[in-house]
Amino acid sequence: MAAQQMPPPAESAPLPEAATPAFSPLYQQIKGLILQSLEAGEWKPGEAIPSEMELAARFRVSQGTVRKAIDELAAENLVVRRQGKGTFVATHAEHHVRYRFLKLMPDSGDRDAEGPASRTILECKRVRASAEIARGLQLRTGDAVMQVRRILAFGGVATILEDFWLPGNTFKGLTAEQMANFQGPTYALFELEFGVRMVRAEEKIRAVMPDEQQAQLLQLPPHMPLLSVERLSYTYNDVPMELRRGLYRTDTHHYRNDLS
Amino acid sequence: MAAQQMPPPAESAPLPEAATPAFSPLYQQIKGLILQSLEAGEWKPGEAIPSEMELAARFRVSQGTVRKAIDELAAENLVVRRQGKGTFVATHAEHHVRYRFLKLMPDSGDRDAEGPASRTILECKRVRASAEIARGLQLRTGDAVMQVRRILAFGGVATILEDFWLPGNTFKGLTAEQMANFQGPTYALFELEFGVRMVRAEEKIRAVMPDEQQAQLLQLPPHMPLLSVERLSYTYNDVPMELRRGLYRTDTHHYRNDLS
DNA sequence: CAGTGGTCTAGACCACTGG
DNA sequence: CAGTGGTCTAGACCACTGC
Repeated sequence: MAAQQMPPPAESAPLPEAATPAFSPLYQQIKGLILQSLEAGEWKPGEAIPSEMELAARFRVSQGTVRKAIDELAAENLVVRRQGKGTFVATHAEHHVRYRFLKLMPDSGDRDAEGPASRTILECKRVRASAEIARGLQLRTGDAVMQVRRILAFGGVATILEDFWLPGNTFKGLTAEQMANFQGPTYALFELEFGVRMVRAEEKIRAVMPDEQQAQLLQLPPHMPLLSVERLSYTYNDVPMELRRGLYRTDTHHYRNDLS
Repeated sequence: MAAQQMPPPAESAPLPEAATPAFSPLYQQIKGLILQSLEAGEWKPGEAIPSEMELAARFRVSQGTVRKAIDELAAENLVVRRQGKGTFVATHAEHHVRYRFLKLMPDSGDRDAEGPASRTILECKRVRASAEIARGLQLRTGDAVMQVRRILAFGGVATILEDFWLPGNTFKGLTAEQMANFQGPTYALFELEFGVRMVRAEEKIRAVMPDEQQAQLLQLPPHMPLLSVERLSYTYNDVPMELRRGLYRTDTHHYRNDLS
């Protein structure tokens, strides 16, 4: 088969530690191969990947094994299954899942009721990474990064002020106009224009008091505490690709989280 | 078989809406049957449920079908699989998963480093539910509820002030001593003493300023904003069983969330 | 109607646990 | 060593989609 079941790699030179037998089931290997194709861009976001039967033939394994591999990819939101149609590369561009990473909800609970967010780009410039930004993005201090500042308003009310930083090499040429004119989520723009797919993210949340400038930009009444949301977004292979710092108003909205 | 594949329930009286064919795969029915046994307490938290082969025999289906049912239960954290040993009813009592619903982390990132939380019960009394509390717990205004107030301290520093409310009928006899003396998570006490297993929860998070009393209880420096975390915890069948309102200090800790 | 993902089965074998 | 969950296969059939 294309994917071989490796025997425990009979290391002649003994490993000093972590001598895990490293047994990896076949479907995990298949998953890895599909992942490689996803990373390499063999299929673009929104496109269908080959059918389970085709993949089974390509990798010389049974359909059930391919199925289990795709099951995991679907569970990680890397692909989306649609019965009768096929399996599709996940994208942030779909109507259905816009705001995939935004957990702020209106207190009414109905995000659609408040209409689409209006975005105001305040700033989009190329700067040198501070030590802190560089650490988050796994760059070196002083490396070029794109820095963006914007305000999101819901129902005409400024609700979120956010800054984010992107690796300068990958996002060379990003402009404020581009972001302002683009219809759809910013992460969809990243997919289309820069080939970067955000796959997962980690958020650290705190309660903070805004400084004067921040309060002014959000047109806040004085002394209103805000939610500080620091998000690190990753593309494939756990490579960090965006650091975002948001300030959320929570007098009319709340951050919603489901635990299980 | 014990579990039958139902034909579309040829309703003679036509349903006005939602005329879904209601096709439910066999493994979903098996899952439902296992769920019933879990609810009924046929197996207690921490105990092993019957092996896949036994369940397959009991329900007259193949092992693969039982397997898929258990897969979903495991994905929902209702059971835990352990290779070579069996499948076990999930519990909040295990060392490994204590703090299952607590997303507050020390900024160091290592929750174990700060040692166990110390709990101080300030209050535990039987009261009548306010309209708001009653709505959350799906009771009637004025119904009896247990109300608890406590402080959690990490490394000697008071970090969380929380109030929670429990249905008075189910939690009759809960005392402050009981909670103070119990070793382990409060949710484990609920399992052992009241037979209530919290299965999932929803949290709404805001940034707030504490009032004077709250600030005093947490020994806070003045004007420090706090995270307000309102949690509704559910037992089986989406029955709400606890409403909790926490105030978290976020100068040394942060609320951590993983998105995908 | 053909093609897709979704379900179900039966059987073989593997990896892990504990006595 | 027996018993458990975990993997893999091959084949049949079902439900959904679009032409």
